[in-house]
Amino acid sequence: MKPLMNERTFLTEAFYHRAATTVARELIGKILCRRTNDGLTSGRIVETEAYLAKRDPASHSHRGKTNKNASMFGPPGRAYVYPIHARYCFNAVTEPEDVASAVLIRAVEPMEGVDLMQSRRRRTRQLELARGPARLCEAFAIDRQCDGVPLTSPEQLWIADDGLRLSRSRVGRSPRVGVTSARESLLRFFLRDCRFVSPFRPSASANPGVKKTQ
DNA sequence: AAAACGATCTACT
DNA sequence: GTAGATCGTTTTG
Repeated sequence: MKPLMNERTFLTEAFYHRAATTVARELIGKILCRRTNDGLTSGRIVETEAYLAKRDPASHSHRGKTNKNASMFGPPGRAYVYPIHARYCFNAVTEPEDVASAVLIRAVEPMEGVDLMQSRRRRTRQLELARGPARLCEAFAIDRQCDGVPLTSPEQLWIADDGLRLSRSRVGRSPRVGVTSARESLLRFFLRDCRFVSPFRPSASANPGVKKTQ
Protein backbone atom coordinates (compact mmCIF):
# COMPACT_ATOMS: atom_id res chain seq x y z
CA MET A 1 0.00 0.00 0.00
CA LYS A 2 2.39 2.61 -1.20
CA PRO A 3 1.02 6.14 -1.40
CA LEU A 4 1.51 7.89 1.89
CA MET A 5 -1.24 10.18 2.92
CA ASN A 6 0.11 13.68 2.66
CA GLU A 7 -2.52 15.78 4.30
CA ARG A 8 -1.22 18.90 2.60
CA THR A 9 -2.45 17.68 -0.73
CA PHE A 10 -6.12 17.85 0.09
CA LEU A 11 -8.36 19.45 -2.53
CA THR A 12 -9.46 22.99 -1.84
CA GLU A 13 -12.63 24.86 -2.64
CA ALA A 14 -11.37 25.94 -6.07
CA PHE A 15 -11.35 22.29 -7.16
CA TYR A 16 -15.03 21.90 -6.43
CA HIS A 17 -15.97 25.32 -7.74
CA ARG A 18 -16.38 24.02 -11.30
CA ALA A 19 -18.86 22.19 -13.47
CA ALA A 20 -20.13 19.06 -11.74
CA THR A 21 -19.26 16.84 -14.69
CA THR A 22 -15.68 18.16 -14.67
CA VAL A 23 -15.33 17.56 -10.95
CA ALA A 24 -16.87 14.10 -11.32
CA ARG A 25 -14.32 13.13 -13.95
CA GLU A 26 -11.38 14.62 -12.06
CA LEU A 27 -12.32 13.00 -8.77
CA ILE A 28 -11.55 9.63 -10.33
CA GLY A 29 -8.21 8.54 -8.86
CA LYS A 30 -8.33 10.92 -5.88
CA ILE A 31 -8.37 9.57 -2.33
CA LEU A 32 -11.31 9.79 0.01
CA CYS A 33 -10.13 10.17 3.60
CA ARG A 34 -12.00 9.93 6.85
CA ARG A 35 -10.81 10.29 10.40
CA THR A 36 -12.90 9.34 13.41
CA ASN A 37 -12.09 8.41 16.98
CA ASP A 38 -11.69 4.88 15.69
CA GLY A 39 -8.92 5.81 13.30
CA LEU A 40 -8.17 6.70 9.69
CA THR A 41 -9.70 5.14 6.63
CA SER A 42 -8.91 6.01 3.03
CA GLY A 43 -9.59 4.72 -0.43
CA ARG A 44 -9.13 5.46 -4.11
CA ILE A 45 -12.21 6.90 -5.79
CA VAL A 46 -13.07 4.72 -8.76
CA GLU A 47 -16.62 5.65 -9.71
CA THR A 48 -18.48 8.97 -9.57
CA GLU A 49 -21.70 10.44 -10.84
CA ALA A 50 -22.58 14.10 -11.36
CA TYR A 51 -25.99 15.43 -10.44
CA LEU A 52 -26.65 18.60 -12.34
CA ALA A 53 -28.47 21.61 -11.04
CA LYS A 54 -30.98 22.27 -13.75
CA ARG A 55 -32.74 20.14 -16.27
CA ASP A 56 -31.80 17.04 -14.29
CA PRO A 57 -34.95 15.59 -12.74
CA ALA A 58 -32.92 13.00 -10.85
CA SER A 59 -31.12 15.61 -8.80
CA HIS A 60 -32.40 16.14 -5.31
CA SER A 61 -32.11 19.86 -5.92
CA HIS A 62 -34.39 19.73 -8.93
CA ARG A 63 -37.52 20.64 -7.01
CA GLY A 64 -35.96 23.40 -5.01
CA LYS A 65 -34.39 23.84 -1.64
CA THR A 66 -35.68 21.93 1.37
CA ASN A 67 -34.32 21.17 4.81
CA LYS A 68 -32.96 17.90 3.66
CA ASN A 69 -31.10 19.03 0.55
CA ALA A 70 -29.97 22.39 1.94
CA SER A 71 -26.28 21.60 1.83
CA MET A 72 -26.50 21.05 -1.92
CA PHE A 73 -27.36 24.72 -2.19
CA GLY A 74 -24.45 25.71 0.00
CA PRO A 75 -20.87 26.54 -0.99
CA PRO A 76 -18.82 24.00 -2.95
CA GLY A 77 -16.41 21.67 -1.23
CA ARG A 78 -18.78 20.49 1.44
CA ALA A 79 -20.46 17.17 1.98
CA TYR A 80 -24.04 16.45 1.08
CA VAL A 81 -24.99 13.26 2.88
CA TYR A 82 -28.43 11.88 2.55
CA PRO A 83 -30.23 8.81 3.82
CA ILE A 84 -31.64 6.17 1.54
CA HIS A 85 -32.86 2.65 2.02
CA ALA A 86 -31.66 2.47 5.59
CA ARG A 87 -28.21 3.68 4.60
CA TYR A 88 -26.47 6.83 3.38
CA CYS A 89 -24.94 8.30 0.25
CA PHE A 90 -22.11 10.80 0.12
CA ASN A 91 -21.76 13.68 -2.34
CA ALA A 92 -19.29 16.50 -2.80
CA VAL A 93 -21.07 19.79 -3.48
CA THR A 94 -19.83 21.54 -6.63
CA GLU A 95 -20.19 24.84 -8.50
CA PRO A 96 -20.92 28.21 -6.87
CA GLU A 97 -23.23 28.51 -3.91
CA ASP A 98 -26.93 28.20 -4.76
CA VAL A 99 -26.29 26.38 -8.03
CA ALA A 100 -26.99 23.12 -6.22
CA SER A 101 -25.07 20.52 -8.16
CA ALA A 102 -23.07 17.71 -6.61
CA VAL A 103 -21.02 14.62 -7.34
CA LEU A 104 -22.08 11.30 -5.86
CA ILE A 105 -19.15 9.09 -4.92
CA ARG A 106 -20.24 5.66 -6.09
CA ALA A 107 -17.25 3.45 -5.34
CA VAL A 108 -13.89 3.51 -3.61
CA GLU A 109 -11.05 1.03 -3.50
CA PRO A 110 -9.95 0.64 0.13
CA MET A 111 -6.37 1.65 0.94
CA GLU A 112 -5.84 2.42 4.62
CA GLY A 113 -7.91 1.17 7.54
CA VAL A 114 -9.19 -1.96 5.84
CA ASP A 115 -9.60 -3.73 9.17
CA LEU A 116 -11.63 -0.85 10.48
CA MET A 117 -13.86 -0.96 7.41
CA GLN A 118 -14.33 -4.68 7.83
CA SER A 119 -15.38 -4.19 11.41
CA ARG A 120 -17.91 -1.52 10.43
CA ARG A 121 -19.42 -3.65 7.72
CA ARG A 122 -19.76 -7.34 8.19
CA ARG A 123 -16.61 -9.00 7.12
CA THR A 124 -16.46 -8.62 3.38
CA ARG A 125 -13.98 -9.15 0.61
CA GLN A 126 -11.78 -6.09 0.30
CA LEU A 127 -12.99 -4.99 -3.08
CA GLU A 128 -16.60 -5.30 -1.97
CA LEU A 129 -16.06 -3.24 1.15
CA ALA A 130 -16.65 0.15 -0.41
CA ARG A 131 -18.02 -0.60 -3.85
CA GLY A 132 -21.37 1.13 -3.96
CA PRO A 133 -22.43 4.53 -2.63
CA ALA A 134 -24.06 3.22 0.53
CA ARG A 135 -21.45 0.55 1.16
CA LEU A 136 -18.66 3.11 1.18
CA CYS A 137 -20.56 5.28 3.63
CA GLU A 138 -20.85 2.36 5.98
CA ALA A 139 -17.17 1.47 5.59
CA PHE A 140 -16.12 5.08 6.20
CA ALA A 141 -18.68 5.74 8.96
CA ILE A 142 -20.28 8.54 6.98
CA ASP A 143 -23.81 9.38 8.09
CA ARG A 144 -26.17 12.33 8.39
CA GLN A 145 -23.86 13.93 10.94
CA CYS A 146 -21.42 14.48 8.10
CA ASP A 147 -23.97 16.45 6.11
CA GLY A 148 -22.59 19.91 5.40
CA VAL A 149 -19.11 19.31 6.79
CA PRO A 150 -16.28 20.96 4.87
CA LEU A 151 -14.13 18.74 2.68
CA THR A 152 -11.58 21.51 2.45
CA SER A 153 -9.48 20.73 5.49
CA PRO A 154 -7.97 17.41 6.53
CA GLU A 155 -9.88 16.96 9.76
CA GLN A 156 -12.78 14.55 9.66
CA LEU A 157 -13.59 14.17 5.98
CA TRP A 158 -11.56 15.27 2.96
CA ILE A 159 -10.30 14.23 -0.45
CA ALA A 160 -6.58 14.02 -1.13
CA ASP A 161 -4.45 14.02 -4.26
CA ASP A 162 -1.47 11.69 -4.08
CA GLY A 163 -0.14 12.71 -7.47
CA LEU A 164 -1.48 9.80 -9.46
CA ARG A 165 -2.32 11.04 -12.92
CA LEU A 166 -4.87 9.30 -15.07
CA SER A 167 -5.00 10.46 -18.62
CA ARG A 168 -8.28 12.02 -19.53
CA SER A 169 -8.97 9.45 -22.16
CA ARG A 170 -8.54 6.61 -19.71
CA VAL A 171 -11.17 7.96 -17.38
CA GLY A 172 -14.18 6.68 -19.19
CA ARG A 173 -17.86 7.13 -19.02
CA SER A 174 -19.43 4.19 -17.32
CA PRO A 175 -20.05 1.35 -19.74
CA ARG A 176 -22.72 0.09 -17.41
CA VAL A 177 -24.86 3.15 -17.35
CA GLY A 178 -28.27 2.03 -16.37
CA VAL A 179 -31.30 2.54 -14.25
CA THR A 180 -31.73 1.75 -10.60
CA SER A 181 -35.29 2.94 -10.19
CA ALA A 182 -38.35 3.75 -12.22
CA ARG A 183 -37.63 7.42 -11.85
CA GLU A 184 -34.10 7.02 -13.03
CA SER A 185 -35.32 5.30 -16.13
CA LEU A 186 -36.24 8.70 -17.44
CA LEU A 187 -32.67 9.76 -17.12
CA ARG A 188 -30.66 7.53 -19.34
CA PHE A 189 -29.53 10.51 -21.34
CA PHE A 190 -28.10 12.25 -18.33
CA LEU A 191 -26.51 9.19 -16.84
CA ARG A 192 -24.68 8.57 -20.04
CA ASP A 193 -22.89 11.88 -19.63
CA CYS A 194 -22.51 12.03 -15.88
CA ARG A 195 -21.07 8.72 -14.70
CA PHE A 196 -17.35 8.13 -14.75
CA VAL A 197 -15.21 5.12 -13.93
CA SER A 198 -11.55 4.54 -13.33
CA PRO A 199 -9.63 2.28 -15.71
CA PHE A 200 -8.39 0.64 -12.54
CA ARG A 201 -11.81 0.17 -11.10
CA PRO A 202 -11.93 -2.98 -9.01
CA SER A 203 -14.23 -5.74 -10.06
CA ALA A 204 -15.27 -4.91 -13.58
CA SER A 205 -18.02 -7.46 -13.31
CA ALA A 206 -21.40 -7.24 -11.69
CA ASN A 207 -22.78 -4.05 -10.28
CA PRO A 208 -25.87 -5.20 -8.38
CA GLY A 209 -29.05 -3.31 -8.89
CA VAL A 210 -28.06 -1.73 -12.16
CA LYS A 211 -29.90 -2.82 -15.24
CA LYS A 212 -28.79 -2.44 -18.78
CA THR A 213 -30.60 0.14 -20.80
CA GLN A 214 -29.51 -0.85 -24.26
C1' DA B 1 -48.74 8.23 15.00
C1' DA B 2 -48.88 5.85 10.94
C1' DA B 3 -47.61 5.26 6.26
C1' DA B 4 -44.86 5.85 2.31
C1' DC B 5 -40.54 6.53 0.11
C1' DG B 6 -36.07 5.69 -1.71
C1' DA B 7 -29.27 8.58 -6.19
C1' DT B 8 -29.34 0.73 -2.42
C1' DC B 9 -27.82 -3.95 -0.72
C1' DT B 10 -27.71 -8.88 -0.10
C1' DA B 11 -28.59 -13.38 -1.14
C1' DC B 12 -29.55 -16.43 -4.27
C1' DT B 13 -30.37 -18.61 -9.14
C1' DG C 1 -30.31 -10.80 -13.32
C1' DT C 2 -33.75 -10.10 -9.68
C1' DA C 3 -36.84 -10.35 -5.46
C1' DG C 4 -37.16 -9.01 -1.02
C1' DA C 5 -35.09 -6.58 2.83
C1' DT C 6 -34.01 -2.33 5.07
C1' DC C 7 -35.04 1.81 8.44
C1' DG C 8 -34.19 6.95 8.80
C1' DT C 9 -36.67 10.60 7.20
C1' DT C 10 -40.45 13.01 5.29
C1' DT C 11 -45.26 13.25 4.40
C1' DT C 12 -49.83 12.59 5.59
C1' DG C 13 -54.02 12.11 8.49
